[in-house]
Amino acid sequence: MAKENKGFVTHITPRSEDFSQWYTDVILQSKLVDYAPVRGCMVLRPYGYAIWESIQRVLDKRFKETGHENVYMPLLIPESLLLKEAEHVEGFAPEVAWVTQGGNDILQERLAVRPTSETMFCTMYSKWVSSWRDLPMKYNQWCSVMRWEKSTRPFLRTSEFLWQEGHTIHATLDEAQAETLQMLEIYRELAEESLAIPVIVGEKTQKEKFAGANSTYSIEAMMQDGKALQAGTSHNFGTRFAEAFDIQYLSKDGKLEYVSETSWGVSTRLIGAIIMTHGDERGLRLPPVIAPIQVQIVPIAQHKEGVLEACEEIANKLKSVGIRVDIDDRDTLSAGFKFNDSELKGIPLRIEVGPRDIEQDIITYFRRDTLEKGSFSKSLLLNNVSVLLNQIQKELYSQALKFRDERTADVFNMEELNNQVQIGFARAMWCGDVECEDKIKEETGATTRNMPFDQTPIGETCVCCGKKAKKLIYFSKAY
RNA sequence: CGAGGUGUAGCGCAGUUUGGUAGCGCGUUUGGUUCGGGACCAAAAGGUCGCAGGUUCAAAUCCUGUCACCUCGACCA
Repeated sequence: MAKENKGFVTHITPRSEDFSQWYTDVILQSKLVDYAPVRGCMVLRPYGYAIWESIQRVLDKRFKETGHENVYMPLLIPESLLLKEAEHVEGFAPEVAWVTQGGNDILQERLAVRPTSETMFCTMYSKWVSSWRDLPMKYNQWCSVMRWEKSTRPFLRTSEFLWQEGHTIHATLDEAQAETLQMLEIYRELAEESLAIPVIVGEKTQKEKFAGANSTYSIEAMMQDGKALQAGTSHNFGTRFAEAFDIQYLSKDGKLEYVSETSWGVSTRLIGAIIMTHGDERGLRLPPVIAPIQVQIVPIAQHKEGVLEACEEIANKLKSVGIRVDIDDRDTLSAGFKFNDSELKGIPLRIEVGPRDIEQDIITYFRRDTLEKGSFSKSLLLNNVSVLLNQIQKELYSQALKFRDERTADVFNMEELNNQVQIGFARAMWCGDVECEDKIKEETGATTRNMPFDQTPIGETCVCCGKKAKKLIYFSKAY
């Protein structure tokens, strides 16, 4: 049942006029989040948190199917642990928040509010592993982390954010690499099949990789302003952390060996990706797989006899097959208001139930993805709603894919690259030197996204320096 | 952290130039009439004007300081 008061519903700034303002209008008015009294922090409201729960539901199932277990590590990390892996420290030190006092006493050693938990997992793994029989260990945790960012935006970059972080250790480098790619694939599947967001899957450059990783892989999505959003990452650490934290085991042939380690994570940033991929002038558009409410039933003239009862009957039928349905039975609100409200909230399918429908024994529906209204015989309810929800899921994906493809182009020189990254993604050949990466960033504002797994070359020479190219790579402006 | 902007009722704002009773719209509450694309009428509640100093008979308004937020740049899931 809808429980909210009316609240205010006002004008949403058009995307074309000011994309940033549109984003802010949508997230606040659809009641996903609100600003918190703490700098850079957001409050996830029930509707926003429900989307996160949907994402958790889908991912957690896949994690468990692939042999992972959930654990929980402490929020506070002693400074000495954080200092153990040099590159890792250097990467995270500037954005760590510190606890220096307990009660009235100054602490002997200050404690970091975790920015990520590699060091904590490593510390524990070093205690828990002694034999090859203990391996692999594949743990994940759902938690929040804190990074003291200079500038923040709800979902995209906040001081504290919710995420999952998987940390695994393996006997061999090959096993760790297989794990890294398997989790990346699960992220791709989540993005494309559940969130209806097409992603570029590939490897990050050395410059853009995670602090302390041997290699980092990512999924990259295009937002409606043509900028990229890194939507998930998976890292292979090789034995670097194992050496720093002394995580060793006795192998089958009795030798002391270092473990190979991975980590991988996605965050509530994914919700930002959903909004900026699918949203339109009326508000959110949520993919049915993760929409907290899949079908919104709006009673028309709900005071009239039989209307609410008819709504209940339809809702119960849909619930019986696991469809998430809600009846907006707030009285004193007009049907028109409720229509706009359900569209603002991005509910994929709306069913309008009024005296006419009841009399004619039909279901009148409205699709959020195409804004089409239609009707069918009530006897077809269960079948047709399922079909419609599937169609909406696919339609959102294909709209997003079409948009991305239209805004992606192959470029062969700096001028073309510069022009292309103003509107979207540029595919280019690259020599592999960080100097070219830096120069391109300097001159165009674009950074490398990733090197896709399909490395079919589109040319011979580096887009920047003209020397022999080594890699096909994506450039774009990024969040 | 550099540049610019904004803080007045739950939300959006006016009032500040020229100091003099705290305003408007939306929302909220109560009652009634409505109900197929953002309903209407009537009554009501709600504010130490971001915070701290100062000037003045008198400060939302002038001065000083400070905090927060927003936008744009440098760093990041």
